[in-house]
Amino acid sequence: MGSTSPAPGKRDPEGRRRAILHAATEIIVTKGPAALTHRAVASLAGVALGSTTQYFASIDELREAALADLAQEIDQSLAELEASLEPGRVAEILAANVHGFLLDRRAVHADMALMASAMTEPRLRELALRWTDRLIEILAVHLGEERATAIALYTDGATMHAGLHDAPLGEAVLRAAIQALIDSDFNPRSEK
Amino acid sequence: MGSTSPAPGKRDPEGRRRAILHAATEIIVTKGPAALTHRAVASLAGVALGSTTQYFASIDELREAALADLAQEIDQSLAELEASLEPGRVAEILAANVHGFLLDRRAVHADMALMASAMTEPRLRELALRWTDRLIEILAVHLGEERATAIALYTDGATMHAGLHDAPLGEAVLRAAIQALIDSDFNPRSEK
Amino acid sequence: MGSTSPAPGKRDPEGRRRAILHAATEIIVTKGPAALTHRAVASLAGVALGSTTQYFASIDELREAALADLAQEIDQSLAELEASLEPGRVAEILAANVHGFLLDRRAVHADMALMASAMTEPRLRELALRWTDRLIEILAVHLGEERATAIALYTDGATMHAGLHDAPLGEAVLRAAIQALIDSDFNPRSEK
Amino acid sequence: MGSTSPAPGKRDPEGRRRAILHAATEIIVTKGPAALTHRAVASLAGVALGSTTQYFASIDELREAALADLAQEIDQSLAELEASLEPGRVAEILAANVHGFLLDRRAVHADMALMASAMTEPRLRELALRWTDRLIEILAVHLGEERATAIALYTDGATMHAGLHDAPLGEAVLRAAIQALIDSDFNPRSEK
DNA sequence: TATGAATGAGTCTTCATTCAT
DNA sequence: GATGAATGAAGACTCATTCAT
Repeated sequence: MGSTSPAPGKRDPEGRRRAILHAATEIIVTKGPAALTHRAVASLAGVALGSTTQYFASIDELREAALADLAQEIDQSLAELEASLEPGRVAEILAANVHGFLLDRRAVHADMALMASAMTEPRLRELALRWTDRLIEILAVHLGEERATAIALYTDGATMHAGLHDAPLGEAVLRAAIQALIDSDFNPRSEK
Repeated sequence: MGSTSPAPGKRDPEGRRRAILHAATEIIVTKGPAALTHRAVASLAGVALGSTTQYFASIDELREAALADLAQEIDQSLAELEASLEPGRVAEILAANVHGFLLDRRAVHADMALMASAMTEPRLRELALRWTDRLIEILAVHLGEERATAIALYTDGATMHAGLHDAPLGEAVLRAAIQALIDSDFNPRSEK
Repeated sequence: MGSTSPAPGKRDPEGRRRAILHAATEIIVTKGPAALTHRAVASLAGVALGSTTQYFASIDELREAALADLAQEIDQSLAELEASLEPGRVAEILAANVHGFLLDRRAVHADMALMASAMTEPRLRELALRWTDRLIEILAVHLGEERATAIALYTDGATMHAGLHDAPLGEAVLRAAIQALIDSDFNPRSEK
Repeated sequence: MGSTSPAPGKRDPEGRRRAILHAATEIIVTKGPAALTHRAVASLAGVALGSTTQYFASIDELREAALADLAQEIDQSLAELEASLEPGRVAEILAANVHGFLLDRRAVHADMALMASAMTEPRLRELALRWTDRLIEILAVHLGEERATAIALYTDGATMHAGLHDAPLGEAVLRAAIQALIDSDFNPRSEK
């Protein structure tokens, strides 16, 4: 094909920028946000040390850009979920989707990195909350705000769980919990 | 009183150790694990810079010890929860308890710091999972493994949520979700 | 008009060179010789980064050229002074002239930048001394070498003074001092 | 004597601080304020690179401290001048003193470095003006403010001259100029 | 044991300079 | 010639760690 990179690592600003950004996300996902250094990025991206600061004014900006990139990846999965959701089969479809997400180590780690970063860096909060908020938004259409929120939190917990354990939760278990939250009663009149 | 520090800052190895450890947990909780430096700890603890390495061979060891300390704090709240749990009122009591936990910024941040650290440092995983695993253990007695797990994950999610938002979830909402998970059916024979 | 730039920024080597040089002098005068960087010059001159090295082999050469340019500006004021000097009214005319010079922040800063640079860079000495030497030359015609030198040094001091204070010396004060130096006796026969 | 440096370059905080400061002043005086780098200072002082930041929080602080140190050296010469001044022989004594000062390359360069630094760094102005202001103060006692100022400016100019030329002005020339300024009339009633 | 001075590796960042397009 | 991407050498600064006192 003709549109290959002009020369291996040479003269391709946009490609270079992507390479640096990609290297940054890789490091964040595999080694955590704290391991992000100019040297590590430059080395992994195969560019000169100075190039990292040429494309991103500071290491903070690079980290932020990388996290935003990861957030966008999550946005895409959510968009797919949104498209696939059918009125009567929400629990089933959502469980399958979440299960798939939990099996994707990269996605899980990206999500965790986002939360960990947001914990100490207020500016990143918005980014970290997007995933949860977007899911709530999508589910709220079918289930109402409160059930959507409950499910989103459960999902976040399952993500953490998957990130810390070797094997994530099974799909059946996910479905049962999600179904229960869908069936929940958030406005109990009496003690019943 | 007998349990006063022998002399302010002098000749009390155990007290010194505790002071250092306490300073370390404070820093981790308020500024995040990345902000933990010998200097910061020594300064906050009011001890000499050299003392920190005297009691903890390396900064990693100190961080680990501090996180273990935080994990133990969580263990205590869990022990209290365990003691207060009554067979028929699990949702109610648990919701009240979790709500109290979520209002405790220190506790929430400690939990998040633990998870964030465990994400990149395998050695800390065990520590981070203790909170979830212990809660599951306590609830399993009353609700069975699967419901207990579902609730624990939901609770973890709520903790993250509380850490990233300004105000945590309300108690009523927590109770409704927990109740729903208690009522859930994890062994659906058929499509029902 | 015929002397307009051929095309804004395009195809006008000499205009480009001038733009770069002018930007360099501006930076030196307003921010000091240390603030002179390729990037700053290119940005201020509105040319590409590479152009600065195209016209001036190195940053040192550019700085030197810029300082030479500033020296030339001073030469011009001196030429005007020379033309305006009248035999009997040297003190009066010189004081007025110097006072005008001291009020010109750009001129004062240019002079100071020249001196500061010459202090550490031997190659620039000649440039820095030109101002003083030329003034001496001009005055010597009317007052003799020694009085001319004394007045030039006083004038240099007044320039420094103006550069470091907010308001320069008043014209009357300048005239009195200059007059005194004109009246001075550099060859006292005896103790008198 | 017993109070020699404890060990060559080891364990002597105050000595180390002095060594670093001294190295800094040497560099400023011989190579100019711009040549002051941590590496240069550490190397010249014979200490580790990190030591320079241990004693001076930043390079700016170090530069400022060094310039203050140089200013103090000047203060001392001025104190000596003040003590030696006799009512009837001001020109003579001052000329001898200034001549001695101009022969001291270190002192001259220190003064010039101070002025050069103050040019771009407002915080250092006060420091740079001290020399001039103090001299004016000392002379004003004997000669009044205006004559004192005129002489101080002349002296500053002579200092610059000495810094840029190889040989400073002769003592006789200095005396004649100073005497003329002492004899000057700053309040001419008429054209006379 | 307690202290904090000392060290140097490693981090971010800036810039002069080179050179492919 | 013009452009700006690319490079790597410093520079400032931080900090874990060592060790003399």
